[in-house]
Amino acid sequence: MASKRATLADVARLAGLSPTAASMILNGRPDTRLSQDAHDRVNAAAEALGYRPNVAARGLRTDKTLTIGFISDLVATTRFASGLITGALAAAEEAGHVVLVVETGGDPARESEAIGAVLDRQVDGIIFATMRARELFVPDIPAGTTAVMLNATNAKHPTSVLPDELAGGARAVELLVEAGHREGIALLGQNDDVEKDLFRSATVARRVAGIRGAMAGHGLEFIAEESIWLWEPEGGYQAMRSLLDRGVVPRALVCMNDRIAFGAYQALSEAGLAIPDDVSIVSFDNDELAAYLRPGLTTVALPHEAMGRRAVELLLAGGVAGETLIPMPVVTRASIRAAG
Amino acid sequence: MASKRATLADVARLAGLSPTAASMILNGRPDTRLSQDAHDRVNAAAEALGYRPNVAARGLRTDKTLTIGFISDLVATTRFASGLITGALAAAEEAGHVVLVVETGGDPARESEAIGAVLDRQVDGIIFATMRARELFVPDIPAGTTAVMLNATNAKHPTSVLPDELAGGARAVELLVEAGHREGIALLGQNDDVEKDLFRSATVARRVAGIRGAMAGHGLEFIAEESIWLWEPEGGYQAMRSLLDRGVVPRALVCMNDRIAFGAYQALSEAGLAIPDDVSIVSFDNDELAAYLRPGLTTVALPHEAMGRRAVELLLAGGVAGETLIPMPVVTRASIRAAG
DNA sequence: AGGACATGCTAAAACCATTTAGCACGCTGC
DNA sequence: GCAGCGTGCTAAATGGTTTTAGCATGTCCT
Repeated sequence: MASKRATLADVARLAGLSPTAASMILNGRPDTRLSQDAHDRVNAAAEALGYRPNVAARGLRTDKTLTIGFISDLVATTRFASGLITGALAAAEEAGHVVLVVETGGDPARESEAIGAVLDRQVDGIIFATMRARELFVPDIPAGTTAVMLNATNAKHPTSVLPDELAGGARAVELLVEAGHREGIALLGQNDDVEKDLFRSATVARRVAGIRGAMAGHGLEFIAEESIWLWEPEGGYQAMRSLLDRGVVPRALVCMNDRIAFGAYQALSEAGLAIPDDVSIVSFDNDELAAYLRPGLTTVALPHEAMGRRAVELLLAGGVAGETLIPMPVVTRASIRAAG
Repeated sequence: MASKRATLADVARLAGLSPTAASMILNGRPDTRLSQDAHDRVNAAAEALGYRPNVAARGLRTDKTLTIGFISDLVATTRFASGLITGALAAAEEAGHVVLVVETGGDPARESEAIGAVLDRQVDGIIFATMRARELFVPDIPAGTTAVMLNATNAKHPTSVLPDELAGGARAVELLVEAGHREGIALLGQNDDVEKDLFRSATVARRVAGIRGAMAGHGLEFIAEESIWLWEPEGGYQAMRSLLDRGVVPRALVCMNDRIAFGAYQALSEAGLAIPDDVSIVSFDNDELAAYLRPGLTTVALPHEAMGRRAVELLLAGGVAGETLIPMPVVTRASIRAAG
């Protein structure tokens, strides 16, 4: 099969025309004056030979390769944020592009190396993605190469795509309020006093601001706030236990992420408290976990896939300075008691 | 910054030599007779200009691009098997290669398209990966392009990398036996009678064979076997409930995957049964979940990352016909009661 | 009749690196 | 004095495409 790829010259020969003509016709050059007959012959020849242009050769000439570089710290690795890749791949495919994925583990040396590697391959642009939204250091890249920051920000490269955490944070509180909760609401994971020295991702601050803004807007106050060092189930479990041990039994919980919520589920279950009858829970991220819990966890989703898509759209549009905020959809399951 | 990339010609000019000489020196051609002085001058010039070869141009001449195509159905998408990508990326990077990732969603038309797209970019070889191990249909690819099947098999492309499910299945049973379990062992997820019409991934059969082989080897029999339609937590929960409702209380559980085990945890917890004191659980996959459960789930891991690595190693070695089986490591946590 | 212009096409350069073939020079050996 | 050979290097072709510049013809206008 296909012993040798057909080249443009082959097509031209078969059509009885010059490679110049064949190239112009196949690329649909607008202002050309080639006859309809020539068009037909070239198209037929290309079809017959199964001709596909050699991207490397074309890229050499045009500096366009229909290829995007996707450089990330741990996105593919951690499976958590892999939706970013998924979205980027899908959008790229729709635009006829292909994606070169490089994972650096966050190591600056490998980051430089990665940029070199994708630049060597003449990519049309680079997306820098991080697993957790943050300011990302980016080595110099040649002027003229457009870059977009995905789930990240960088002073030199102003085009960035982020989740709309401010609105998302507020939305979580609204969900509780709409279900009739006005008292006994606790916050798990965040406590400004304790957290101010901790490094959290850049967007956590916005999430918190959204939450506090909505609480204040409704004239509500948290009955308790528990800080959690590692936002993992174990931490959520301990925090919930500690709350219960101190005798505070909330009627509703805002958890900073789904894994914390999972831990809370476990502690609540041990204490014989039912979700959502005794306590409602709302959370963030829409981790895989959220669907597995019983009852299903209602959560404000990190729109990873939409973000990935948007990043390549912006990249192909040449980059639009400024932050693009992607809405965080709420995924309604069964962890919030019915209104009333 | 870097207004224009330096070309080989620039390096040669600065070194006062011909491009030919510069090329030979930079590529470390063995049999050349260029002087030490020439070597030094070229290397210095390349360094000074920050020269990096243009991969497209080189590929045009040599047909080698240091790029690997990774075509998968849902690997990046589902985050479950994303370790396959991670491993492949890491191994590729170590070998100085870069990976073009394309996701097809399992759609044959997009699969063909994807192959075309990566071939257009002159990849050195293609890895076909599937999320769940299975026989994969692969459109024709030109002879001479090496292909390796990752977590998949294909008659035309005999090089494949698979988890060693037979040994892994047996190992799970051994874990229980080593902890002193000989009676009251139930199997959750698989029941040959019911399952024989269901389509499961190609490797499930081996996992089951491993399990049954080890049971028989120790002269043991399952106290019960529950088939589960969808291997998700909900299914595991239902199956465990059904067992309990029928009055069978196992002392140990072999679950076909971690999500089923998660469901079993929930049902057991509701029934007031403690893990591992009342019932031990062993499972498969080492899903993210397994670490989050309380107590932590002991599981026989799907070695996705190692498989991904191995696939690119085989690819770069030119493909080695036959199946390469990657051992499934056991991840010991706390769901099996201590021996005695 | 002859210049201007439109029409339909092509030759050749350019992109950048690799590779084949071979040139020029100096030395050895006879 | 010269054939033969080793040494150190280079000219030019090659790979596949795009693009610039321009060549023939034929038509129209005055």
